[in-house]
Parts: sequence; structure tokens; C-alpha cells
Amino acid sequence: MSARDDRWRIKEFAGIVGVPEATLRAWERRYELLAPERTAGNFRLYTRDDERRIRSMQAHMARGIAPAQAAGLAVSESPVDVEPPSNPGALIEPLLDAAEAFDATRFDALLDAAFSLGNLTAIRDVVLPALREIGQRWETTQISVGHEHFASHLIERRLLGLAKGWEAGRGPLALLACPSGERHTLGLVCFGLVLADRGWRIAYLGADTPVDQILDMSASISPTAVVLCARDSRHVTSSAGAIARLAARHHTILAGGGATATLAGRLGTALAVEDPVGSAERLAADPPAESSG
Amino acid sequence: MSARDDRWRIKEFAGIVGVPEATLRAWERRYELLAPERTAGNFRLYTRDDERRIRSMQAHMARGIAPAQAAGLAVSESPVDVEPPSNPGALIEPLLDAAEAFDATRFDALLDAAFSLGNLTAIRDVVLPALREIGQRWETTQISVGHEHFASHLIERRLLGLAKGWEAGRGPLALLACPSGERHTLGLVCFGLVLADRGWRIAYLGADTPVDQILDMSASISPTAVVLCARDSRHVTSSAGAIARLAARHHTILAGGGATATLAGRLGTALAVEDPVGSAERLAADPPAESSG
DNA sequence: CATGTTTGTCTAGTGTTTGTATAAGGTACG
DNA sequence: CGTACCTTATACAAACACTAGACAAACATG
Repeated sequence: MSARDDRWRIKEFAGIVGVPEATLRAWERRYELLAPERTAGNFRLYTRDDERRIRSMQAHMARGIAPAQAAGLAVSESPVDVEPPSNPGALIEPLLDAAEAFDATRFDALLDAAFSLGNLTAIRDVVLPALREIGQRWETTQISVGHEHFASHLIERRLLGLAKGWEAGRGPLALLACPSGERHTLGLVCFGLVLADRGWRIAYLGADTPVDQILDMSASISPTAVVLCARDSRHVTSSAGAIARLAARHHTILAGGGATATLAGRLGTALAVEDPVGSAERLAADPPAESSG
Repeated sequence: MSARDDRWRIKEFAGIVGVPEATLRAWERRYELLAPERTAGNFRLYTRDDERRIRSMQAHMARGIAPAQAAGLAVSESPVDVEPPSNPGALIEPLLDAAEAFDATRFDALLDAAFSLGNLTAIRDVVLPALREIGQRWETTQISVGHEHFASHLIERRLLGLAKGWEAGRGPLALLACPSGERHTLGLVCFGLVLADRGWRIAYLGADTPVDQILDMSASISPTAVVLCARDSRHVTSSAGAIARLAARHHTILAGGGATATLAGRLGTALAVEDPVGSAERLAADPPAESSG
């Protein structure tokens, strides 16, 4: 049961990861990136873990690392000791259980398992759904603020660990912040992590930042995009003037639950309609033209 | 896990730092500014530290210093081989400069240098003084909220990286939180790190936690000590009742700038009189007897 | 002004890295 | 048997990087 049957032969695997068959064989031969099992007839059988390595290698290459070095990183990152869960969503309930029991060690181990699936998968399929679920249960008083704080801290610690070095590199620069009053930063951090994964550099100001300050900093560092994230739309409206000024000079994206099409239209900003992962991927896929005010 | 071991080949690196490849090779040859590793095929592999040196050299040149001298300065500034146990405080001013220039890479490199002296030294002699200085300059409007947020995030990221695993182990357990309204957590995290360094386990709830919740959680996990940290004494007085109830059942310590002897006496808590490092060391040296209510 | 040094850039010739192509042959399965 | 798929081994071109040397513009100095 633990050895699942989703093992692919090379043609199908090449389609899944988007790497030509010849290249897969070359990477195996040159970098020892993969060591797929073989059938009795010597056909390669790739696993989910091979997929993870390939994607890790691709992520590094997207950030400008040469193939040989990217392969080295992808291999060294391998957390081989964790059996990747079949269904990422299956981790959410255990996470909530661990939070309810204030069991930080277990919570962190479950995060380990989640992130063994790759950062993006973990964020999209485990972390963000878990945060949503925590928020809902908190509103319906099924869990307390204490549990929410407990879990948030452990998630934040994990995400900021991944954020290490996200300011460096070469890609376009994004300035991330929550406007005054807004203190929920985790979605914003996820947004930044996805962008960084796509080769962007991140400048991060975090919670409760006066939008005037964001405007000042933008003048100094000329970001390609500015992302403002708020869960509560009142924190957007109360900074409306400054946001409009900001949007007039920089490509500005309004994100989070407090962002609506009406507000974005009125303030002249773009709108992040999806979850942080989808929005960030959309931005990375279609970056705004560099401009300065 | 994400980006500490990046190695760039010359083309990518040239793009990152904005210096032509030929110039990079010339600087290496003429000034010994860099000594990049080589691949088996003799290709240069540049690191983050090389990036730092180049940026430092550029900064000096921008101020009119000739390349040869700028290179000399950049080499001598190298925070990796820096050994100023004589005066870690010398790092504070450069940290503030880096924050003022929104130079996250340099800020992080300086933190590297600080923490190479040991976590406790770095926290006591660099991080906390720098935070104090930032607070003062902010109050006197020498720097802006943006700079403060920028620096705080980088410090928080570093500290939470060190906090990894602080919940595990076998020592006495401390429950750490800031009461409702209080959002300055960095001092509290430092406190926790020192305790963890002394073998304690940490349960952390972070900013803006209703003290009722702390009481609930304490009933569930029976901490040896509860630490409440507030910079603003109003956040203590506004939770006075709950704090008194908490102190009646658990050894409770009031810490941070908002903690006074009067308040502690009235609420029945202990008082952390010194900075976080000193207070945590005192607690670790003289732990309260285990008790439960 | 003339002289020498510093500095960034360019060239020529050689070697490396990397993705892909080809040949010759084996496997799976109706 | 035929067809689609897979194997290894070898080859190759394009992109990339290396060294050594040269050179003109900028700069400093007598």
C-alpha cells in the first residue's frame, strides 16, 4: 500500500514534467539526479520523488543557476526520510489536530511532510487550506485564538525559513506589504515565496505599513510591481488616497480577502483574484512592463 | 533550504551585479577581490559573498573612490572573516546604514557576521542594541516606519530561523506571549532563544494574545514559567485581571519596557528587570519550582 | 605639456557544458 | 509478426567560459 502504483515510464513522465526524454536520460547520466527503478525489461520507472527532484531542478534553473549546479541542489535537498503523503489534503486535518493539542513537534513534522511535496504544492494544497480552515473554525468558535496563534507562529516560522535569500538575485523586483491596520501577513509571504520561486526578487515590509512609506520606498528601489495585501477591506479604504497615488506611479496589485474589483477599479490598481499561489503565478507569467513614475 | 548554496556562473552573476564579465575577471586578476570556486571544467562559480563584495566595491566607487582602493576596502570589509569579538557593536552602525539603503542582502550579510560570534553575543550585543537604536531614531523621525519594518522583518526572519526546534527536548517548559494589543515580539523571541539555549522548551503564542487564552493553554500544557512581554504598559494594565489570575496559578514573569515593579507587585508576577538575554539567563539559572494550580 | 599608470573592454584561440539527434538493437503486446 | 515504445552508445552544434595578450581612454604626476 505504501508503494503506490503511480510509476510512469519515460514517455509519460516526460510529458508530466515537461522535459524531453533524451534530456531526462542525460540528466540521469551526467548528474545522477535520478536513479529510477527498472522493469524486468530494463525500462525506467519514475516515481513521485523523481518528479519532485525534476521540479526542484527546474525551479533552480529558472532562477539562473546552471544545470549542473541546479542538479546538485536538487539532489542535496532530498528529504528522503519522509514518505510523501499520497494526498496533500490529507495533512490538513492532522495539522489541525496537532494545533488543538498544542503539539508543536507534531505540527512541525506534518509541515515537513507537506513541504517534502515541494514548496508550491505544500503552500497551495496544505498551508493555505489549513489557514482558511483555522480561520473558519475560529469564527465559529470551534477553536480559540490561542490555537490560531500557536499554528500561525509555526507556519510563519516555516515560511520565513523558506524566504531566506528571496531578496537576492536578478529577476524583477516586487515590493510586498500590508497597509496600515492589516496584520495578517501569511498570505503575503506565500505570494512572495511563489514569486521568488519564479525568479523574482522580493522586498518585504510586512504588516501594518503606512502606504505613504511604501510610496517612499518604491521611489527608492523602483519595484516592477507593488503588492498590497489585506484581509479586511476597511484597511484598504482607510488608505485609499495613498494607494491611488501609489498606483499612479507603480504597477500596484491589491490582494487578499479585502480586495474587491470595485476597490481596485476605483484606486487604479490591479486585482489578485485567486489565492496567493495562483495570483503570483499569474503575475510571474505575465509581468508588467518596467516603468517609473 | 531555498537559496543558501546558490552558485552562479559568470554570465548570470554578471547580470546580477551589473558588471560585465570581462570586468569581473579583471577585478579578480588585478585586485584579488574575488576567488570564486571552479567547476571541474574550470568555470568560475560565484557565491552570495562574492555578490556582497562586488556591491561593496560599487558602493565605494560611487562615492568617488578609485577602483583599486575600493577593492581593497571591499576585501577588508568581508564580514565572513571578520573577527571583532573586541567590539561586536561595530556592526550596529553598518546594519542601520544597510537598512537605510534598503539593502537586504547587505543587512543579512551583516547579520551573518554578527551571528558568527555566537547566538547569545549576537543577540545581546548587536540585535537588541540595533533594535533599540532603530526605535530611538524612529521616534526622533531620523528614519521612517518603512525602514523600521524593513529591518524588523529581516531580524525576525533570522531569529525565527534560530527558533527551529525550540519546542522539542526535555527541559522545563516556558510559555511565551505578548498580551492583547502588544505587537512587538522580537524581544520575546530573543528571550525564548536564550532559554532554549539553556535547555528549556518553548511554547510560543506571539503577539496580541488574550491573556485568558494563555491561561487556557497553561492549564493544558503546564509550563514551568509563563513569560508576558509588553513594550507598552497599557497593554499590561488592560489585561490586569487576567494576568493576576494567571499569576495565581503559574509562575509568571512580566518583561519588556512596559513591565514595572509596581505593576508586577500588584499583579503578583515576577519581573524581568534586565534585557531579554539577562532575564532569560537569570530564569534559567534559578528556575522556579514546578507547580500546578 | 609629456610620461607613465590605471582601467575597462576587446580579440583570438581553445576548452566545457548542454540539449538533442542518430544508430543499432531490445521489450511489450495485440 | 508488426508497431509502438524503450535501451545504450556515440556524436554534434550552439552556447558558454577560459587564458593571454593588446589597446585606447582616463587619470595622475613631474
